[in-house]
Amino acid sequence: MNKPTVHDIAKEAGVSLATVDRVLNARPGVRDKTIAKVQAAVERLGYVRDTYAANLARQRQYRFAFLLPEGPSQFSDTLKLALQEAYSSHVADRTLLKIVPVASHDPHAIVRTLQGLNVAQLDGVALMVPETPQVRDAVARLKAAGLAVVALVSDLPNSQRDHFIGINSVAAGRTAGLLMGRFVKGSGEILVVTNSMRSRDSLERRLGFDAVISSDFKNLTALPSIESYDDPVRMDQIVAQVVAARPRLAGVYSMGGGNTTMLNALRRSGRLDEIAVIAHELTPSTRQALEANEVAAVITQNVGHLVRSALRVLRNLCDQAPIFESQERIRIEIVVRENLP
Amino acid sequence: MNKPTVHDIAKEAGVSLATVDRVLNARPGVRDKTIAKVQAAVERLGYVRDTYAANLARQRQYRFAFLLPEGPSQFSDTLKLALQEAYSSHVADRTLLKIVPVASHDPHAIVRTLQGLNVAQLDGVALMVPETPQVRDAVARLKAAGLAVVALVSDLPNSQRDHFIGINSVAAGRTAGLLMGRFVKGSGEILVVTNSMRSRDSLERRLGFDAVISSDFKNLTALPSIESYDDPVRMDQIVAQVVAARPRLAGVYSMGGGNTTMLNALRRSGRLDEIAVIAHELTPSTRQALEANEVAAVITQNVGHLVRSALRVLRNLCDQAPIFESQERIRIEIVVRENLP
DNA sequence: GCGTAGATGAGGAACGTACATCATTTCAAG
DNA sequence: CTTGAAATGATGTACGTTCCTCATCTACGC
Repeated sequence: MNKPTVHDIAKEAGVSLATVDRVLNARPGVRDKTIAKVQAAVERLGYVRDTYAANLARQRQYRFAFLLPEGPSQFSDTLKLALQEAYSSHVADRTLLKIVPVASHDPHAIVRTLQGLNVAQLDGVALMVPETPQVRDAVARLKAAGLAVVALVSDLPNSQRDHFIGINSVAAGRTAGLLMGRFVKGSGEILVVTNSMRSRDSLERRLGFDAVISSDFKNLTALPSIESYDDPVRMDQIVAQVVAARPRLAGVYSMGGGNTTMLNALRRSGRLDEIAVIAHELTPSTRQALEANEVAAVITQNVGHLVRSALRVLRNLCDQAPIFESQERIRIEIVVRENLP
Repeated sequence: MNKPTVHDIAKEAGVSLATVDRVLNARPGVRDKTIAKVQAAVERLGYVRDTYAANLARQRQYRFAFLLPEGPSQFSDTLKLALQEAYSSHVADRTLLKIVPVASHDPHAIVRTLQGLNVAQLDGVALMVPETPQVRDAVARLKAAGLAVVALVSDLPNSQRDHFIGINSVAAGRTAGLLMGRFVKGSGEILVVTNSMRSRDSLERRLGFDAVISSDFKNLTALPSIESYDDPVRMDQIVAQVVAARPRLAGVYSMGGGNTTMLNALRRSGRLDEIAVIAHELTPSTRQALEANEVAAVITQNVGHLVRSALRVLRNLCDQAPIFESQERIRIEIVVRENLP
């Protein structure tokens, strides 16, 4: 048998096509009893709406905005690239994408950008911004305007966002901790660096990292986090100082960006071969360092999956269609020299 | 501007809709000059055919068969599950799936099953079978019948298959080797077990594993591969014997199935905590062993991606549409206790 | 029994594409 | 200049769905 159509449903339920349509699209003017009849027919025949025919008929256009951190960052560059690629493939059929750069370090700028969005011309928004009370309010405003809102990479758990597309930062930190413990032979100290501990991601990664190190690897001591505040000069100094001052340094865990600078400082120290480095996000510089055996492992998320998942979820949210969680779960990927994609 | 349609192309090229249609669908009866005119218009307007409208119009049905190993195997069970899931999601729209179990250890049975396929009722086939000359011939026959053929999990490189969906076994073995080298402290011996070294996968994994161990980890000695021939009793004996006979055993690399039995034997030995175990494929038993800290790492491929990729590639092959390599590349995933999905 | 509002039916146009049919034009060979 | 085949145009129907209009039916209160 072929797949049932709305016509089959009409016949099966003993009603007209128009009524089936009214029920399926939740339009008013149908008695409860009739609704039930139609739904029963849908159940019996196992009808599933042909989304593509439907979108064709209703001339559906999905209009999405992606708010991504502006400025030079290898991670957001790869993200944008993946977005372009998804856009040019059929993955983004009937979809209009707008990439909005946002000064993510400045909470006021974020809110200004969010408020500057023309909600009337949008169906959904993906946000990669740190969570602040103002951002939460802005998300509430987007939701009130009827938009689908997803948090990308970095969650906004206390906002009204519909969905989070990204990895669990605590688990990512725990993974880094486990690998660090397994990689370092003997005992020693671990330097932990990041841009800023004010970001939820860094906090959670640190939390997970420490939990595993302190419970499973008592031979290791994780030093207090040092922040670079996105300043390459500062990052360079931190790393150089710590390496010089701590002969027992056995590992470096880099929770945020600035890996190029961090690695250069380590290279200069001449101790790179005795220090296990674990970093986040696969970018040109971490990739190169993996290939050169300078970085032991990179914890990353597949940006291709990330953007495709964001697009699928946004579309399903707009259609009020169910979301296949198992397909949308972004994995915490471990990349070493030999499984570089 | 909205996306251009065939009508726009007709107008732009100064020809009729019928001619555009003839060109786009490579139907005969169009002069080369006219073909060029139409193609130029397509280029200029950036026209891309709306696959869904096209499939709707032509009542396209994709009919695929998946030949998967029969019999009790945790891996093919999860594969079947993923296939069911993909089928019930919109991923498999307009697709009819048939799962054909095949006695994969018996080359003659494989060929019989392959020849038993009704090629007239199929548009594509995904094969998870070991490569033999007879299989190569059977693939040639499928191709001659005009079917799309993809190899799944295990490649058939010397056959006429259109595509391989799976991971590079040599790289997977190298990854296992690198992790083993990083995980084992000090020196020692590594037991390598598999079902059968006659399978290409095992051979290649071993190749990659040895290459990394011998070049980067001279402190380790990888023992000759031992085969279980899919026999749990034999597997149990192998592991028990080796563990008892070799006090310097520091790791076990399990390249194939039978992990439940292998792990039980190791548990009985009481030496599990001093032996680093690396296995392939995330299944209920390897997952449980990861959680219990008995297995250090599992090298796996995401079966969800695997089947979705197979479906996409088969469909694109049928439509003669280009394949997005970056989306279809299956990653070699490393799973440890902390990044279990 | 009437009026009315609400429920339902009947039918059609549209979305972008495929494909069939038949009519018309083009162009080169005779 | 005719002939005929090849090339092209014009037009219509179909796919499954949405959405619109208009007509009819039903049930209810009066």
